[in-house]
Amino acid sequence: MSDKKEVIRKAAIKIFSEQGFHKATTDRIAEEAGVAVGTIYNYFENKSDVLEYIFQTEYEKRKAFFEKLIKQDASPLEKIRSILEKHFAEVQEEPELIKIILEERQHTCADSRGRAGLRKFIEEIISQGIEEGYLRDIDADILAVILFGAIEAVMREYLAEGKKQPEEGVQVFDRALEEIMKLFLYGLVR
Amino acid sequence: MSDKKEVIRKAAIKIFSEQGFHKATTDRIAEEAGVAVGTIYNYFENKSDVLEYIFQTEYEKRKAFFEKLIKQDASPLEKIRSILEKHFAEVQEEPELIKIILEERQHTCADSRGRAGLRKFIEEIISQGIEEGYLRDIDADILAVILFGAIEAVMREYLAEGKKQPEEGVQVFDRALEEIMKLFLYGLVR
Amino acid sequence: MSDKKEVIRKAAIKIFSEQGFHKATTDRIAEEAGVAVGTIYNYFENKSDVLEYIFQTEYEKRKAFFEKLIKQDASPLEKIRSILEKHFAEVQEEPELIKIILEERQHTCADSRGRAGLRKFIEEIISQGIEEGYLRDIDADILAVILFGAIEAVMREYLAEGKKQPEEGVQVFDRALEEIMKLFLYGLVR
Amino acid sequence: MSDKKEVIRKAAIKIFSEQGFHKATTDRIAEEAGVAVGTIYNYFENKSDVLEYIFQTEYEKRKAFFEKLIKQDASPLEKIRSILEKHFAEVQEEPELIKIILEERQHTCADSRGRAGLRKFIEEIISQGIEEGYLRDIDADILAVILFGAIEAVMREYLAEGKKQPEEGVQVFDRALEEIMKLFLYGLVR
DNA sequence: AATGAATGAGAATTCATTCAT
DNA sequence: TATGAATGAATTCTCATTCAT
Repeated sequence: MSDKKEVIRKAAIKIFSEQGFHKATTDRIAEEAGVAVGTIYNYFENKSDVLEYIFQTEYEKRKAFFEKLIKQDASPLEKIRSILEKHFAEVQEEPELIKIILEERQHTCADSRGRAGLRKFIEEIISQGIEEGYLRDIDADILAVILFGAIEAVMREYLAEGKKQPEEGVQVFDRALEEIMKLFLYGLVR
Repeated sequence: MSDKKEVIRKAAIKIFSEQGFHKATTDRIAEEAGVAVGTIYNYFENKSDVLEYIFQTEYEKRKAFFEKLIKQDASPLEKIRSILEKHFAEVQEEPELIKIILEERQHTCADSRGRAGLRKFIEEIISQGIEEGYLRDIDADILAVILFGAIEAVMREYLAEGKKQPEEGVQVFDRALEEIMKLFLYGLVR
Repeated sequence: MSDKKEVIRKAAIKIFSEQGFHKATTDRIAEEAGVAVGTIYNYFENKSDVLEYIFQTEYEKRKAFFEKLIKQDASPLEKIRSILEKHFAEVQEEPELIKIILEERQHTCADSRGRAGLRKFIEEIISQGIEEGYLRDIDADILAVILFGAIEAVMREYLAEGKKQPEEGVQVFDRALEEIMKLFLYGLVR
Repeated sequence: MSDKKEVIRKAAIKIFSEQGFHKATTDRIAEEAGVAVGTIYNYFENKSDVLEYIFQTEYEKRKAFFEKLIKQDASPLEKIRSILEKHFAEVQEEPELIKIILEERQHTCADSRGRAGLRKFIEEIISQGIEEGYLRDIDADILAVILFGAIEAVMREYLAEGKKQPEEGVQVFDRALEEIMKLFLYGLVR
């Protein structure tokens, strides 16, 4: 709501991603945000609550994307491609945020809630694809898990590699996108 | 080496998985191990070192599995199936250990080293499969990332769900195994 | 600067002198200062830093005295007498502080810096005395060491003896002052 | 008595002088001595007792020197010169030992006892010198304190400086010896 | 006598949170 | 609302000492 809350959220993303949730101190976050420590507690219950809010905000954003996507008139594979592109774009735009999402999940319950929510959308896309005859009969539930895991693994890989050779980082996404799509189209065998 | 070191490792797995690395206290680990706090420090440099050792031990075990596997005379898909079975069996046998491996990686560098090592094996299996004509031309590097991510996501799902309905947990693996194999064989489309 | 910093310094002087640097606990210092332990760390880096600050403060005070003294229009022996009087007065006024200065020097580098600084002043006084023809040709450098050592030995003696018979303590200084001055005037021989 | 006790004493001198009494660990001393920690406790009550023994041994050695000296047929100034030479020689031969004697005294009561004992000898030398008419009427008691303080200051100076320029270290003693003797002979004034 | 693994009390330091201003 | 000094519970790690072998 307030401008300050957003300032603190951004500062926390920076500090959490640099130091990890536990090593990050509220003092340091306040400093980065340009406010006093006490001010954090005017907007958040406690330190965990700041993390919770970061997850929440992120998952709401993604949820909005999925809600739009699902209504679009496109084949399931095209939709999946959009999901991949969206996620890969985001980690490039906000690597610090994604680092937190990938590494600090155990400290918040907003994560499992959030991820579960997103998976529903993937499930729906697949189920629809099956109904409409585009896809063979798949366990949509499990495939959503697998796809999400693959996406996260690629993002993690980018964050790990990208530090060293920035240009290579981008390539990872191009290659990953293509490989996943081909995998879905043809499988692995000849 | 020593018996005590192993006792402490096991106790630490229990406590780390219950409380997470940071909330787990050395006092609590010592209590669980039935030794004095000081004893931990006779076998480990510090608390992080205990975690490091847990990762190391686990990755060495998996590495041994992969080394054996790679020599076996089997098709690449059979080998991949073995990898899946092995990983899914392990999370059932040692859920606490796997929970740590999945959740506490950021606190140790043994993890990225370890995972990178295992990925090499998957890459090799795939590359061989391509050379030998079993598989189409795939970016082995990326596919290893994807496969590993998928495996971990399924394990994570089991750990999250399994808590609630144990019987369902096992099903997850059966379904995941089948879906992944079918995905590799046929892709998703009809 | 702050009032609290001074309160902590004074409390630390008391506790360090009673228990020695190592046996003195930060908890005990905080208690004596009437603050929480954490407060110490708002003003000092760590326990050693408190000691450092005590030394620094003391040597700055003495330095100010020497700077004033050196400008005074008095004979070298009169200046030396002033130095003796000053030091002997101080140990009577702040025995706890001086005890620390004498006993805990090895834990801080502020001490050797501080003492070296003061010795320069004594050297200068002597060198001047020589130039102006008051004193015979003396190795000013070494004599500064000797004089400082003598002063400290007398102070140490006072602290050791004084505990037992307070009245005798004062006498020590009178006798020491007289003996040192006579030594400088006449030597030891008849 | 035993050979081991002496081995441990020597090892402790090395470790105490390198690390200081408190930072020196019994484990490290044992290692240096080539024995097990437990063995230390077969010869000493506890860690402090080792330090106590070091002081005791040293002061007994010096006492023996003084006892011999006092019987010698020499003028008081010659005897004082011998004392200086003896002390300055020792710090060159056993700098580690002397470092401990100068820096760790607060941890043992053997020191004040020991030093008090030695001072008695100096007092006696001076008193004799007065009686025999060699020296003017001096407060022997105080002068012993002063002389001892001067000696210790010079030794401390050597230990501090000597680290940097070894050759200069020796010079300190030559100059100190000469200056102290001249001081005793002539005083400071022209 | 010698050993050295085990002990556990003890201490320094941190940092989320509070609350008076 | 904003502040930031003060708090003190909590935690890691150390190391002198013991004692079963």
